Amino acid sequence: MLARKGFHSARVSEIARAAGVADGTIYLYFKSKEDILISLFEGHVGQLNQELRQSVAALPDTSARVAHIVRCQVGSLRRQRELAEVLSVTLRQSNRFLRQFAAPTFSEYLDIVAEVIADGQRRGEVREDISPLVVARALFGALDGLILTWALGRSPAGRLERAALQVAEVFIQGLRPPATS
Amino acid sequence: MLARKGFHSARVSEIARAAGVADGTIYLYFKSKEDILISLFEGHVGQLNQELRQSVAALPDTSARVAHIVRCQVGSLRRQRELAEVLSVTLRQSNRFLRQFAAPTFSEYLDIVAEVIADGQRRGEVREDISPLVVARALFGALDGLILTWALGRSPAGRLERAALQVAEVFIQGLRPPATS
Amino acid sequence: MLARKGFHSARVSEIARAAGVADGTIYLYFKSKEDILISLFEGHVGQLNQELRQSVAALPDTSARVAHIVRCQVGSLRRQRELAEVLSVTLRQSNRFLRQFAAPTFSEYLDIVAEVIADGQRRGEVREDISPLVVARALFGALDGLILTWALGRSPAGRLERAALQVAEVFIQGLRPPATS
Amino acid sequence: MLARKGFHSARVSEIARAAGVADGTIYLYFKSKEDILISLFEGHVGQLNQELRQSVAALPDTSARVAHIVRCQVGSLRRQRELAEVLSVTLRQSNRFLRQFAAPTFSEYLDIVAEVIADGQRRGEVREDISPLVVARALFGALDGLILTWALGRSPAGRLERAALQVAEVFIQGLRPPATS
DNA sequence: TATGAATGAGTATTCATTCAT
DNA sequence: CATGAATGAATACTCATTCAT
Repeated sequence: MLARKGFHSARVSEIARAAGVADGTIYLYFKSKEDILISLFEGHVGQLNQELRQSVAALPDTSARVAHIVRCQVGSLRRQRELAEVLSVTLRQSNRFLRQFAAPTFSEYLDIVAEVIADGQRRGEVREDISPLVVARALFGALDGLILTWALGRSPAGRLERAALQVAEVFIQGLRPPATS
Repeated sequence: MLARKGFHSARVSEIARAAGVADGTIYLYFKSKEDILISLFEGHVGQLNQELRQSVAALPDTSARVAHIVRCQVGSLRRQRELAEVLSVTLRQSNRFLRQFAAPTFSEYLDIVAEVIADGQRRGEVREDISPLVVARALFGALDGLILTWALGRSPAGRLERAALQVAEVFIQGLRPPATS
Repeated sequence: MLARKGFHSARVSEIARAAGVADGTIYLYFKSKEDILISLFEGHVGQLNQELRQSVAALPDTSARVAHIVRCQVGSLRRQRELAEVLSVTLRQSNRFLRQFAAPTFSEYLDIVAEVIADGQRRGEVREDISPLVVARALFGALDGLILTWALGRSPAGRLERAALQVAEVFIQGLRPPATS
Repeated sequence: MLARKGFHSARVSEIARAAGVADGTIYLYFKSKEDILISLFEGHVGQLNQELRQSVAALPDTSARVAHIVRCQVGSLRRQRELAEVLSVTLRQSNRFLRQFAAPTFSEYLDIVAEVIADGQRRGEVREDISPLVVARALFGALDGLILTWALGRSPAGRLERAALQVAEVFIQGLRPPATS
């Protein structure tokens, strides 16, 4: 709903109808229309963060971890094209949110990814000449770019996943330390 | 202006004042508020496309070309943080625009990048197991992610450029065909 | 309100204030500003039509019927000078309305009057050389002319009624078949 | 032009284009948009008044005079359906004008007609029990009603004229003093 | 006289939010 | 907890008018 119409186009009364409640009822659960969006985001990304924290450490090396991160980020959206659009597109529609873009939840996500990279550098699995945080942002952006066009288009979910894995491989290979002879 | 406030938050009268004209004058040059945004986008990306077309062919190999693309995309925004925000963030606020996301100008950009990759594959400089269009989208997204956080933050332009070059290197190395012994 | 200021001059917010509700509330009951006008018209003329239908048949001859029609049309407005102005003057301010001028409700009114005349012709009470519909339009127009100047002026209601009855007599006598010796 | 679109819908720039001049040029000849309308009215009705003044006195009796008035009022519009609409419909769209509805030019017209009736009463050709001014207003209104529907419809001009003559006959017969045996 | 680019006051309508029930 | 009728602030856009040329 939110996604099909975009956040600014979606009317609170439509959201309410879609949820099967009256307009006013929305305000028993959310402080404002914007709060609905923030809650969606925090819920989604928060869950993703939790998932990553629990699983990443168990994986043997950076390659496996990056592949896992990609699968998680993309996989969590795979079956909910609309949510994907909400998060990829619509989130950027809220000014107040934008000012919190480096907000805890999102920063946390970036930190988790950056830590994987930094750890890879310590292990000698990742080249030293790049900033872990830059990689985190670029990886997020790259997947976001895929998700955005996928969410707006009509390609099957499988195609998104395959594209994401290709991107994962580019990053994995691209992050490896240059072979020293 | 548009960028500081976001597109939906910016009032036409504010845009007019910032431009030093009366409200009505805006409508002598733009069909609607949304048209202002689209014009900005078409102008910027159109120029970028033209620039790329003219220069890419002259470059010797895919590595140089990818580095060039990155420099162009990022460099064209470097001195105009606000425009960066408009294009990276705000453009996604317009529904009509979103429906034209695969619009000529943007598609053209993707095609140019994809063609560089495809050509690289024909030359044996780029691994065959990835889709050129996927690379184009991912590269765009990765840079967009950097630009977004840069535009919203307060880092100096130099930092953006350095980050972008790191991303370029990751992609360049990541795209190389796996060494076959 | 509507009448004092004219339809185009009346602001929706003024109409709302006069009605003792908030601006937005108007739109719970009317589709648009123009709809307010159309509703007024349909309500007024519709009621007039109903009244005429119920009473005309019971009257013995065409003279009585014409007199009755005049009394009804004028009488229904007598105590609402402002409504008179709305209907006589302001209705002509709406283009969309004009295109529906032959709209059901008004056509119905003309048909009722025309049928009285046509029936009079069949009974031999009305001269045959005039078109019933022309009479209907002329009678409407004549009364409308009186109502218009009355509504805009400050004459007491009684004067309007007396004038209307004079017009009724002119029509009644004017419609009689010429005496055949 | 003015008529096809209505006065409120017609844009000054359209009027200018139709006249083959630039927007600003209009204001060399008219004080305001409303002034265009008033000028049209004054011009048309003023000419009608002049015409009536010159010809009415020469006619032998009230019947001939009423018939002449009708022919003049309707005839002057016959070939200009659009002007008819301007005068019949559009004039009522201007508030300032409405407040001048009893304005000199229109009052003059009513006075001319009323004087014909009053003179008829003095000659014994018109019944004494009706007010000359009421007749003037009713006659104007009756013709206005015909003209309005004619201007908005698509009937040929001849039909309007025939209808007007029927109305004239109704008035002429209706105004005659009741036969006293 | 004539132009037409620029103006900026003016307003219908929407829709997030509230609160009496 | 839930409702949904009522609210009223907020804003893109139009178009009559002006005036420098």
